[in-house]
Amino acid sequence: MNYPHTKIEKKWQAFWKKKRLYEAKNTSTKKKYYTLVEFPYPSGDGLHVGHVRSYTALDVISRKRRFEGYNVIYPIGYDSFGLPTENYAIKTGIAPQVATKKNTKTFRRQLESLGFSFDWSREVDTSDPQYYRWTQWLFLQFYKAGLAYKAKTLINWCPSCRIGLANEEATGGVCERCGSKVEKKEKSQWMLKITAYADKLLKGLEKVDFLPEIKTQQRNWIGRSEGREINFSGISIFTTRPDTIDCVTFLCLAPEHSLVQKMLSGEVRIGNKDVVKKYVDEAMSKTDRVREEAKEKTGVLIEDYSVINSFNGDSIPIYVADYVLGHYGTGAVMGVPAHDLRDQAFAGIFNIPVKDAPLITDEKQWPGKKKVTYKLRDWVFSRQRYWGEPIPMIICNACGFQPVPERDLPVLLPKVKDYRPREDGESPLASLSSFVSVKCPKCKGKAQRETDTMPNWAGSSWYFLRYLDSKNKKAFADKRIIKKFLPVDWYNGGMEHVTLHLLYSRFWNIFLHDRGLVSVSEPYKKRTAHGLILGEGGIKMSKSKGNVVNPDTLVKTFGADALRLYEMFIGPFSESTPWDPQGIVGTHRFLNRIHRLYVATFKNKKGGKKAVKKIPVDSTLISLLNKTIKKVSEDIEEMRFNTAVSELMICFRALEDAQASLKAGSVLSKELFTSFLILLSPFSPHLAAECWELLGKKGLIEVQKWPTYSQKLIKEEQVEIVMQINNKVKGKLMIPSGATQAEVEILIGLAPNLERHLLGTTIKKIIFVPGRLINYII
RNA sequence: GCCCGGGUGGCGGAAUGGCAGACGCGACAGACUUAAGAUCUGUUAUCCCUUGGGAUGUGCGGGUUCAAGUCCCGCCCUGGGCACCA
Repeated sequence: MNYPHTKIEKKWQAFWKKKRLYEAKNTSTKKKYYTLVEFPYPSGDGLHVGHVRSYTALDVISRKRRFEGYNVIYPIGYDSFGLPTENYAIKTGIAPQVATKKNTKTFRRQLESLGFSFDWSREVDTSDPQYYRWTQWLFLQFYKAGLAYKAKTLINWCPSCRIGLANEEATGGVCERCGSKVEKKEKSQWMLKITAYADKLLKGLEKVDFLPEIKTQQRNWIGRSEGREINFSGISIFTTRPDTIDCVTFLCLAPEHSLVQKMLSGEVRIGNKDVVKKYVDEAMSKTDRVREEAKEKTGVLIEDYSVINSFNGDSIPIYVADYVLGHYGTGAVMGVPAHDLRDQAFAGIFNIPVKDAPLITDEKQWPGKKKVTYKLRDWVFSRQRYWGEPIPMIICNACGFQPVPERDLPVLLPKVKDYRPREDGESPLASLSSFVSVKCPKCKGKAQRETDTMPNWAGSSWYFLRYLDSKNKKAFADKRIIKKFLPVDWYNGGMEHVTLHLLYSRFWNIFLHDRGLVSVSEPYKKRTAHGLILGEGGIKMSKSKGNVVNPDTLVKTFGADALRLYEMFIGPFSESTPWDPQGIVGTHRFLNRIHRLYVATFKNKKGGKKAVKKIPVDSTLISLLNKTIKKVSEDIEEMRFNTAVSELMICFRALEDAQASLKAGSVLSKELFTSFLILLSPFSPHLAAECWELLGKKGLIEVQKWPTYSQKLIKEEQVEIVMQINNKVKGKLMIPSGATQAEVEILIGLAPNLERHLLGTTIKKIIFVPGRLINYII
């Protein structure tokens, strides 16, 4: 018989909601704890079992913290601007506002059905004007600080559809919609100067507790390199190896390099302009990725043009090569085939000589000036799309760019008939004269609104701040509340967000801290990452493959508690795992057994009514309970949820067996039953609350204290150790814990079936590991 | 190509340098049942002789160590990211 999970879960969810049990208090005197998960994009597909995995994980941590006496804030919201909803609107004509509302409603219902202890009173939605009003306001702060500027960039352009494409829509250099070859088109775009914060973003990593691989990814992404900028007859190159200056045999320029452009325009004369032009045109049509991935390096020698290495007077030939990227360093490199593998490969193809002179170890002899470069590039902040926050700027022919006055925010996203970008590549907003025509805020003359919108990353760059004060109409969040709750104590999200979202949101927060608007510079104290849940067979879940697992069906059939418990049990939290449709059966059976035991033992035996015999409890059971408390407590902190669940199963099996061995009417010490339930409740809170009620104790389980263990009680009197001969296991024996090597040797001497292995042998060496093994080398 | 992960039974996985395979799924056998299901009990890495034992075994090739899934070196395969997907 299955326990009535639907009834139980609905009952407790309604109870928690009514009691507002999980709302964080701004005025609480308890110590605060801020747990954060990456909020979902409310797609039409509904909640993914991957969301359930990471949201359950931090729900477990949030619930444990409440047992430990913290004022926990665990908020949720929706990151609702983005391409999929816009594409859906283009396809179906359904307004993104309408689709988002519908999808959000579904997500909210699904999240509620899983019993997460979110503080629903702080819910945010990035496409709500009351939210994006402040996203726009924050953009203006960047603008006013000189960190938002316009620059020309290259975008992906489909000449057939006549629209700009996201990289994702242009994979393999082909338009996702029509299959045409994607071209590059120059476009003037708003940029955010994240590079100005490169050093602060690097430095900040030193004081936060992020997983090591996350720090490494961010450090490498920022890519700080110290080196020298060296001049070769007017061509400036950047190198991290100035000590190899005596071994330079060629120079390479990126196709984008200004000197190359001058050569093509005829401003600088070279011998083979046509050949170079053909190469450059081809290179410019490729993406950086394609250029880097090319198996064989390509390039062209520039004829009748060379430079001098002023260090040794060598004459150096110059090539254009697309493995040199225009936006890194100076867009030009020196080639040292003797000391660099890529240069060696290039030299091999073009028969460039290799020169192996001694390295110049004395820094004073190095030419050029010290220079620091970064791989990090400024953030392209414009999209010529509909479904995003309008950038709050006005262009006046007389006054230039003018920010929209703060009192006029939000700049509302207007309704349009056609969501497609225009044929000239502009956002559909550009066709709405009622939106575009405005007065210049400065001269009151005729002016136009900016029609670009912000990228999806904008709203998610500061949502953790808005949660703290989501209804504030006067500021993005009240300073005192920010001070009370920041930093986020524990942030979990996907590895796939580590270099973009995580870096962007750190950048915004550090900027706001510099402006005196938030209390700490680093927003996240600790950051961890979950692995993906894949479809059966390890392939990604997707609608087109038809392997999407719907949480609704699982909640209905097995219950939210069984789903939560299974997702914690499925495998190591940080690693990807395939979904096993049979797996949830195991945790469901486990919960059934728990419910059965508590009902059988406590139903209609209200505490106090009937004298319950005190049953002396076996010391091994007490030891196991203490061990379980220790293991579950530690495993949760280390996110080893799978082994925590396993330990709960082991502990429960022993409890079940011990209770079953008693005479009818007798009950084991209640401490076993209460502690077990508290340990279970972060994972499967509904069933734990229900069973707690059966115990007939006063007070809710939710307000209990997390159980503690005693190391003394864990320690067992006897331990089993292994006897090895030449590293092969020959037998096992029970010894008193803490026995010495001499004592163990005596015990072996007394055990004929062990001692026989040693008869007639010469012992060369004995290795003794206390409590583990004794190894005889004979 | 560059940066960051991962590779252990039929499957998901466990294992402070110290008994490889905990826990769960599946499978097989038994109990209960008129039967099925549910539930409970037992077995379950592979190979070989079959009381009991022996050999092999953690992607591949080397190395360190009394002892390696774990540490070191070199490969192979695979997942995530690469700046306009979120």
